[in-house]
Amino acid sequence: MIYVENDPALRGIMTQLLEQRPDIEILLATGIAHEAIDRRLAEQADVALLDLALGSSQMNGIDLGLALRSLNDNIGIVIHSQYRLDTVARVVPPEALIGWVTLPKSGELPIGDLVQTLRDAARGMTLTEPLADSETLPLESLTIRQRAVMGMAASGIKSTEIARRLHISHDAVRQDLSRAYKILVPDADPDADDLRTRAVLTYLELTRDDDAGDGA
Amino acid sequence: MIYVENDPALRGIMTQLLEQRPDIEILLATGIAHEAIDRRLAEQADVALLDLALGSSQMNGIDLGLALRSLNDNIGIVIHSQYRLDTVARVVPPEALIGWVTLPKSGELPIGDLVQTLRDAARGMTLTEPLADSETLPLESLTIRQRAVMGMAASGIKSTEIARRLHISHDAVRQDLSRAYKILVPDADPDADDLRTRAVLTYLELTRDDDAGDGA
DNA sequence: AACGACCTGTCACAGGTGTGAGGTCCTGGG
DNA sequence: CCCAGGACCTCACACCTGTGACAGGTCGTT
Repeated sequence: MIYVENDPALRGIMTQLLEQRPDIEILLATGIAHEAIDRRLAEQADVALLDLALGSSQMNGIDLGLALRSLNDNIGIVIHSQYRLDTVARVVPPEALIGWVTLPKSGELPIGDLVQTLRDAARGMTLTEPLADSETLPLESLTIRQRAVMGMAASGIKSTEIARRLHISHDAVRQDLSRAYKILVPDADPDADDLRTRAVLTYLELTRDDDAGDGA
Repeated sequence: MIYVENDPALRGIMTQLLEQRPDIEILLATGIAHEAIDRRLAEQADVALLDLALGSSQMNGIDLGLALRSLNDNIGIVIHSQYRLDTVARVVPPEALIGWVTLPKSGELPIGDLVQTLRDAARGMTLTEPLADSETLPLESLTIRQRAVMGMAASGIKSTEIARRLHISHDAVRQDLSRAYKILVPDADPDADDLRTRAVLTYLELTRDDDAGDGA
């Protein structure tokens, strides 16, 4: 197997645990994505265990998995992540999805189960369900006006000033912000969360360097 | 001890290893920063082991450490990170630095060494050297309370909730936020700027751990 | 034309926010 | 001892925010 995990502490511990298994051979354990992209390595490996989030300076686990697939049609790919995993189903072409398994990071996963998942993936099992869909990214369900207003709010402009600059009423701005908040922070606790700040953080996150699909 | 680590896999493994030590009692192991901010918990704990990068949706380990300090003057803080750690020295007020230890994440760190570091921090040892300096960042002129309050605000918690969690009055929180805004956004235009958002953005910029010394 | 679905705007209300003025409590000079 | 300076807090005031209810608009469909 090939193991790519960003966090050195987790990688070290996991490597130790996996090496104790007689049926597992670790060809490479690294935190650097491009080290794993090697034809000889990919051809020798039966399966790759890839952290999804490898840090902002390099490709993510999905891209890496696709790269490995292009070197070895039969390699199993296990994506390891603590975040939502349906992203995989959205960006991986369906015909390449065979042998893709997503594995939520959790503290309780016994090492034996992990090994079993790796074996399953190597045999071609697919655990990633094709997107139930109707799921759209929050950003895409914002209207143009809402994005304009939200964008200005995210750069630290107060509502009254946004209204002045867009030549609409203060009420209208607040109404659109309110509607944008519901979309960007649907799970907010009105007693604890500062909606504006949470929405701004989400908005900035969604509008950063990502991602597939739409043009500006 | 209190343990806050974003990555559930690492957290789970570390929790198991630490619980095997007879001299360590884990009061809380969580990935959610604000769960750790609890008066009773902070008073009972001798030391907190905090991951620096807790994810973009919540405060970082330094802010969390400061919040815990405001609940318990004597709690030891161990910041765990794979990144550069001199940020700590730059952003933590020197008088609060006693008992702050920074610990690089690496795969090889024996659990015994970690335990020893935790004990050292609980006893008040300081491993973070006060920055050689002539660097005066806005952050350094914030008081500890202001850092704690601002850190929580920057993670999207509203003032009333911050007050509740830190056991101070809503008025006091707003007063400290107001003072923090003046320091973080000295050039604000009160007619156009949303002070809270601008301060949050500035604050996050200043506390990012990949941020080199010079700004602007 | 009538319909549904969406987007946009207005209004009123409850509650949150930012700030100056002015207290208390320390701490470290003089 | 008294005093200055700072951190922290309370209060009151003016203003800003977030939201439900509701009323047009504009589409594309029936």
